[in-house]
Amino acid sequence: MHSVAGGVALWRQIADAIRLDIVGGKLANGDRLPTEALLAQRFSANRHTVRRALAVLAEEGVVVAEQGRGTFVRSIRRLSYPIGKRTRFREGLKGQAASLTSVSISDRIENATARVAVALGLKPGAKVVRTEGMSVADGVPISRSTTWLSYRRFPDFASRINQMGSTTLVFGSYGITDYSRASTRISARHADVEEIQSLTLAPGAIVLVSEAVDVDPEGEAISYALSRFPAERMELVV
Amino acid sequence: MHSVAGGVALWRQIADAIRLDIVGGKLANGDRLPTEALLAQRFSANRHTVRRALAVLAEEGVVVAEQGRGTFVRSIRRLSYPIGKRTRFREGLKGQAASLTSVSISDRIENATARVAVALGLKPGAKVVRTEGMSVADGVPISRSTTWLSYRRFPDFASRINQMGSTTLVFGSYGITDYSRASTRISARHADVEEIQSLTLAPGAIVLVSEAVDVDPEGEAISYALSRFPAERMELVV
DNA sequence: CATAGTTGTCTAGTTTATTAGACAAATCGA
DNA sequence: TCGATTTGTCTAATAAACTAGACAACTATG
Repeated sequence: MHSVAGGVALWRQIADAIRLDIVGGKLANGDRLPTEALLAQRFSANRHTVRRALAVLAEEGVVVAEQGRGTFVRSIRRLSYPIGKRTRFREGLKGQAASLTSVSISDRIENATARVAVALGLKPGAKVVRTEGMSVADGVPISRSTTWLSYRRFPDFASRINQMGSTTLVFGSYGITDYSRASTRISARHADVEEIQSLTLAPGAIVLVSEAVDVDPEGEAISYALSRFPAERMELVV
Repeated sequence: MHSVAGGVALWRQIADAIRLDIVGGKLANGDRLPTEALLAQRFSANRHTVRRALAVLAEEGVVVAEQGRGTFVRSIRRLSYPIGKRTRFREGLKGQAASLTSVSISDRIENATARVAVALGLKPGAKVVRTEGMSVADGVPISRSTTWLSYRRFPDFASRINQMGSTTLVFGSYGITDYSRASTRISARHADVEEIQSLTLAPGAIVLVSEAVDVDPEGEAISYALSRFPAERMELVV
């Protein structure tokens, strides 16, 4: 009779709550968590259920249990991605991670859906380049993105991004020395199967979804990107 | 063997996925959903499991089933809350809802935590006013927020917000004719128990969390607000 | 009005989630 | 070293989730 639950297992709710205490700053790095008995009391759950939650967190590397001593916070941090008029992914994360690599997973030419066409100011069905990519900071996947661009204007965007790695550089190679963010829509949802795999998330994890349109200095839309960030690893700062 | 699941029941994942198709625009207002048999196939689930997901969506008012005919999208829309330098909650939602009411739930004086103190530029432990509030658009709860302000500067903020209803008005009554947004941090997580109740969410629902600091024209921080928006009803636009 | 297609209901069986209790193993301090 | 505290492991019972199959009820169409 966990009137609260409903399709989400108690152990997962508990794991989420504890993780939140950690990323939210209530529990600092080497802190000892409350004992399993206390946690069980706090969540009105059985100790075994709490143990399952802790096991998940241990597997994620968020906590470490030591028999006889207790369970300890192991470290976790969230990267902050600043969003503004001049949003640059790599620059924005500079200094927050030792390594930051972006890889292009796949690309193809397709016809613009209504949504993509509106965003890019094209006719529905117009040819667009679609590239799938992801970024990894210090070995941890932090974003998974899908980008659409006009095929007419950027016919070989895909091959260039493969070589150069950075969107800013590729735009430069097309003569666009500067560009800016026209709009960003932010929403959130559960990660889907593909995202759970590619971002190495626990099933049921939450992703922040940003839907961004970049424009050149003339105000012409040049790219429409749909990026997914694991909410437990990233936050967006406006 | 739903190797994908993990703490989140299949019926809930299916309900979430279908709801996403609807709010995401893949399914329009009066559209007929695929048959239960097809959905079962698509999600590799039993028809009964799909039926449970549809039952949830029907209870939410998102779909309506009609025996012999099919199941239909009933309507759903997401409000867009624009965030910028001059962010005003009520103005931002103008035109998107027929009615918009904000209520103050409770308030109290407390000592600033480290986080609150930093945000407001106060000494840790300084006296702050804390108010809990929520907003309802067309009868549907769309936000639940906690706001902290310096007690020294706004000693009876609480009673004024109760009378006036709008933050902008209360600031005006303190002689602050204009104010602007210094920063907004956006993250996402599962709704907690209190939020599920106050926002009338389904258990396991996702909330967008915005952490905002407003400043007066002199650049002095005047308020620190932590707002939670149901991700299924709201999106944030930068 | 017969038929194909769709949602609604019922029974039954398996797997997963949760609770419950007992005890072992490790740690720490008196 | 003893005893209290804490995590680790095992068994067992109940509730919720999921699958399976069959058939009823309703709708639209030719």
